[in-house]
Amino acid sequence: MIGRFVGPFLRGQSLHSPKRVLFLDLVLTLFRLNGLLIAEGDAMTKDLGLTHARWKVIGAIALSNAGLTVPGIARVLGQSRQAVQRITDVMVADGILVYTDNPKHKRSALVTLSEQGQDTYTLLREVQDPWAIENTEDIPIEELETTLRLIRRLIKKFN
Amino acid sequence: MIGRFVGPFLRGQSLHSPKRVLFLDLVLTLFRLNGLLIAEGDAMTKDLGLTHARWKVIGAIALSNAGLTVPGIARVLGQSRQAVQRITDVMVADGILVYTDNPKHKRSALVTLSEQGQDTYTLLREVQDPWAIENTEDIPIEELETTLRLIRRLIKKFN
DNA sequence: TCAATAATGACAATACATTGACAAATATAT
DNA sequence: ATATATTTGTCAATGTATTGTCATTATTGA
Repeated sequence: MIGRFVGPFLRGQSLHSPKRVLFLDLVLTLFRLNGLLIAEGDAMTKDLGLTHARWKVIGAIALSNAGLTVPGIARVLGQSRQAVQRITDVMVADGILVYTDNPKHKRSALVTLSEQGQDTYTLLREVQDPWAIENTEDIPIEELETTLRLIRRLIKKFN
Repeated sequence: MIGRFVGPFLRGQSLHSPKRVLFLDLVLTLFRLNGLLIAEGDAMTKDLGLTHARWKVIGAIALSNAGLTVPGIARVLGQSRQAVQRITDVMVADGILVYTDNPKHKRSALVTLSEQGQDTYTLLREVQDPWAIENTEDIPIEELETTLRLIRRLIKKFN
C-alpha cells in the first residue's frame, strides 16, 4: 500500500492532492535510499581502500563518454564543485587520478583514471557487477526504465 | 534514450546484462537527484531559517504516524543516529523540537514538534505544497507509484 | 568585435555526517 | 527466567560537503 507512511499532518489533505503526498513521500524515500546506497558502496569497497567520496568520482568518470572536468563531475553527482575538487586533489596525490589537458578549456583539466586507477576500477567492477545483477534480477527491466526516466525528468526540472 | 550516458568502459558489456548497466546508471542518477533535491529544499526554506539537516528531520516527523525516536528518524533518512542526534539537540535548544516521554523506551525519547516547530512546519508547507504540486502536474500518478514501489523494494534489499 | 554574463580554480570558514568505542536499556531465544 | 544479542545515548576523532568570496578564463549576445 503506497500511502502507508502518510502521517496525521498530511492525511487530512491527501484526498485533495494525492500526488503531492506521493511526491513528498517519494522524496523522503529517496533520501533514505541514498543513504543506504552509500552504505552499500562503502561496505562493498572497504577492502579496496575506497570511500564513498572516492568511488562516486570513479563511477562518474567511468560512466562518462566525453571526459569530465571537476565541475562536470560535481554536476553529475549533484554536489558542489569544491567538494569534488578536494577529493580529486587527494586522489591525484594518491595516484588514482590524473589531470589531463582539456582542449576545450585552458585551466579546467579533464579528470581521468591513472593506470593504478584503472586497476582499482577493475577491482571495483568485480564486486559491483555481481551486486548490481543480484539486486535487479527480480525487477522487471520496464520498471527500472520507468524509474530512471522519471528520475531524469525530475533532474531536468531542478537543473 | 535510456542508455545515453553509458560510457566506454561499460558499453562493451551492455549487451550481456543491460539491467546491470541500467541499474548502475540509476544509482548515479539517484545521487544526482539527491543533491538537487537538497538544493531545492534549501532554496525553498532559506527564509525560514532552515537547513537541509533541519527540514529533513521536520519532514520525517511530519510524515510519521507513530512518533519517532532519534534512531528512528535516522533510519527513515538513511543517516547515522549520531548525526540526527546532533541536529535534534540543536533544534530542541532552538525551541523547534521537544523530547517527549516514550512509553516504550525508558531512555529513548520521542521527538516531536514544539508549538514553534508546528508554526515552522506550517510555513514550510506553504512553500513545499505548491512546489510538490508544480513538479508533479505533468507526471502520471502511475509512474510515481511505480517509482516509489521500486525505491521501496530496493530499500528493503539494503536494510 | 567587444561588453556583459557565466564558469572555473583557489582559499577560508562553517556545517554536516561517519566511524569507533563503551555503558545502559531493551529485545530475543532458549 | 536468564543468558545473549541488539539497540540506544554519549563522547571523540575524522572525513565530507556547503557557502562565500575573488581573480581568471570562457561564453554569449548585442
